[in-house]
Amino acid sequence: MENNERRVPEVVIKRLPRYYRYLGELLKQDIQRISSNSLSKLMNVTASQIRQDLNYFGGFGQQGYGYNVRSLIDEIGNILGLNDGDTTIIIGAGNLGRALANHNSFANRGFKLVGIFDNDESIIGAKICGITVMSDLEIEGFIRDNSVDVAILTVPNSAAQDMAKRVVDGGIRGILNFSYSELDVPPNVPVENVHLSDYLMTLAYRIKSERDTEE
Amino acid sequence: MENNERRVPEVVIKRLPRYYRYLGELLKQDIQRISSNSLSKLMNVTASQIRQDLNYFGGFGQQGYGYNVRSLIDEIGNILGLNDGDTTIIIGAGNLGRALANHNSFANRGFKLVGIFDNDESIIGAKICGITVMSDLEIEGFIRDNSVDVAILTVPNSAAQDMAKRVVDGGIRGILNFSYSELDVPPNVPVENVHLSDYLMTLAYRIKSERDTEE
DNA sequence: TAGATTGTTAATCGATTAACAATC
DNA sequence: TAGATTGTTAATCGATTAACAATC
Repeated sequence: MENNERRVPEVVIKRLPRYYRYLGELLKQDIQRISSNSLSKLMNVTASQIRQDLNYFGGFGQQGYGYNVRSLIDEIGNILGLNDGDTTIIIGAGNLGRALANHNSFANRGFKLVGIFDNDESIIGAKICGITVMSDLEIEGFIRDNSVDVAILTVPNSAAQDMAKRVVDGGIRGILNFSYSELDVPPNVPVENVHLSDYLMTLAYRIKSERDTEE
Repeated sequence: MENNERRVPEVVIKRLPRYYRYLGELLKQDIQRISSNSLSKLMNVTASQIRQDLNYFGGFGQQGYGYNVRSLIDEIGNILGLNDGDTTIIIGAGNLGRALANHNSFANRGFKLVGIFDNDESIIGAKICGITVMSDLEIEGFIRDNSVDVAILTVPNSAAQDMAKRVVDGGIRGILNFSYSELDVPPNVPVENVHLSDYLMTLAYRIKSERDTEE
């Protein structure tokens, strides 16, 4: 019952990783099937939304039974492209870059870290997570030679836009941007921004709101 | 023209940090006033949306003139609560915790880091960013004694829920959660989740979509 | 078969955009 | 004053929820 007509809204895509996460938990607990209703209670959303979301991609359930957890998780993984074997490089081997290199959940999602780069002579050559830090001068060539898919940018803001241009020139497919700046790149290169301070700011707002209602 | 009646939608709150960011850039370039129209072009949103968003909080502009950048940025800062002097602690002095401690944009947003905690004896006592790492056993007491507002959780998933409970018991106001798990806390304690692997997953989807349209 | 639960259509709700009178 | 641009109402669009026939 595949339906390729409807365009999938952005909000739906953003919810997929969360489904993936919860289904993974269920699998860990050896739960083999689940109805949209039980899952909705677990995740604190409506059952309707779950069914609607999944039906953008196909009918994965079975009437009277529900969804098979194992096969649903696989389907979502496929939809997200977790089995495409995407490769990543980290640019900027500072604290954050190092933390991300050691972040195992990246590998758990089917991404393969294949390179780490920095422009600091004192860091180049060091090993992080078994990968030797390379000079940033090699980036474009490395991306080209290895068909690298994702560049994770953890460089200072001042360097971010320039670096974005360079990885695009090298032929990168997507960018995960941790810098404060928003990047100007061609429309066919998706950028996912992780503005850490933004989260803290919305949290501050919500704390303030709670304080206000307290009174 | 303040309007306290309308409830502010979540999406609007989430956009405020972005406005704050762009207005900061304008200020750096010594631009003193801006119309919703120019700002909309800069930010790639509609002028209507900007005006609607701002009007949830009051009329900050002036007909025929536009908005004063300096005062608008201050207003948004106030709305978000950046001037409340919120204090933060980081729990988990691993790679990520250390990276965040050194992340200057936190301080730039009016947050004050007042403590770092870990349960690893070999780390306790070390200095990070001029702050001595304390034992996790002291957390509850420290939060209480210092009226700490925000706990930044960078602990392993297995420890996250337990730690969330403990900081809540200590009287924390909000949590910035970097662990994979979603936390179960009382409804008056806001939690902002930063699920790093989720961003990579939606990026994978978008890369895949680009590949598909390429063919 | 009877009960459960999906896939899907229709109804509702909320957010975005358009339009324009108010006004600086 | 005339031109520009806001604040705000109304129109549109899209996302969420409700409902239920299809079916396992």
